[in-house]
Amino acid sequence: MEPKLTIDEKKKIKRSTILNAAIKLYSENGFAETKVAEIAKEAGVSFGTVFTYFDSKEALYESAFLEPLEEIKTYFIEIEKHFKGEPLEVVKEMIDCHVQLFSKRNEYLRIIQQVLARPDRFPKLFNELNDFVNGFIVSIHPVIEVGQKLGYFYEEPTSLIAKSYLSILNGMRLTFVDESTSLIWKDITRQALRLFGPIINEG
Amino acid sequence: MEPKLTIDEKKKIKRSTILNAAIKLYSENGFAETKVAEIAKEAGVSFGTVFTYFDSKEALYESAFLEPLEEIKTYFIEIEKHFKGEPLEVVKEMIDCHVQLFSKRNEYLRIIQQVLARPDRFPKLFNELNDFVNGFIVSIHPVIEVGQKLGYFYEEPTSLIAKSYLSILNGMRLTFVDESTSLIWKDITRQALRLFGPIINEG
DNA sequence: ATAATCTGATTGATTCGTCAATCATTTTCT
DNA sequence: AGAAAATGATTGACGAATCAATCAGATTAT
Repeated sequence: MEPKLTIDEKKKIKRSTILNAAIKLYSENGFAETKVAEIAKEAGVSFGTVFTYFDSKEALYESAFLEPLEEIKTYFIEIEKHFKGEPLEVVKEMIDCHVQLFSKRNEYLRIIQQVLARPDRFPKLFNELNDFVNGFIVSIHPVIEVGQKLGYFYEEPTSLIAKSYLSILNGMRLTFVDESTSLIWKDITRQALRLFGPIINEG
Repeated sequence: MEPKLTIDEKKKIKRSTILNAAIKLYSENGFAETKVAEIAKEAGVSFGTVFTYFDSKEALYESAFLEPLEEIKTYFIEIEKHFKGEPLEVVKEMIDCHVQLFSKRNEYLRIIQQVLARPDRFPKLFNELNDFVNGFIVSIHPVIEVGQKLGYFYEEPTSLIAKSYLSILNGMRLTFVDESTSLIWKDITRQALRLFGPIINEG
């Protein structure tokens, strides 16, 4: 009953083992205070092996940042593909999805914040985040526009609504650290929605 | 017309020169990637002098975090002493003040975020921030309560409103990085106010 | 008033430890 | 057997902290 994996598959698995260890430790300890030896230990490989899969500590950090970002991106672009219905419903569902995502990927989000906090140190990664924000604004713009015409949303520029929404998402990860398990996320969703428009009938 | 400073005064000035250099460089480069030699250079003193004013690199970081925090604290406690009037007015003025403060002390706020991102690395400093948040909640609670009775504010627990407000303040520092000069702060203030209650007549 | 002495602040070369990256060797595959 | 992957000891660079030497400015003595 062995898995029977090809060489390439095994390599991929080992690579992602190392990458996940890196995400964990980088997010906890930051770039500078994470030792490659620790990542190797966490991943269950030797020190040297890390360097057969990644060119340098720096390159490993970039991968640890960029690869999960691609995954997260899908939830922030093509909004209208993911969430159907009236603008208010779309936004409600979207927020719910994002809040859940942010509470689950808590660990990775710390890496995002490390990069946001140091644009000069990580210019390439920082630009990726800028593109991400702009992509989100473009994607949500038609939803906001229709919602405003229907009178559900405030008459603010899309970019302001979108950015303040991203701000609260980001900030909440910082402010509500320990309370990740609890039902507070429902409340957060409601507060986030208030940045878009007045809530008429609450759940 | 010489200043005629006592030794103690000179020492104080030198200490604060070093501290300000430290705040600047720690905020830009984080704890681990800031070299004490750089701080010395920035402050215009020799490497060794840094250690006559601060016990260690770590102690200097703690001072760079704690001393400005005391100053910022005053704007987040004794809310009702600083801002008078109807609850809605108090909150409006408070938000305005905080937003301005956050846009001015941009640099120092990065240090706060470094600490928030690494509770295990800086437990003592992290606890200070927790106390700060709780102090703010206590201070704003009576304002919220009265505002709710008057029908201006949403019927949410004070802690939720306060925390989501702190979240958006914090998050905005991350999301609107480069736009610090512009008039966007007025918009941000408006968005922040929406976490408290519906805005009736906009400016 | 001026020189001699004292005090303690300042300096930066040196020390010591840490860690990323390399690479010669061993192990594991086919 | 031969190639590829894994290993970890070694190396070299870097940076925090120390400390012995220097210097400036105040105090005392003549």
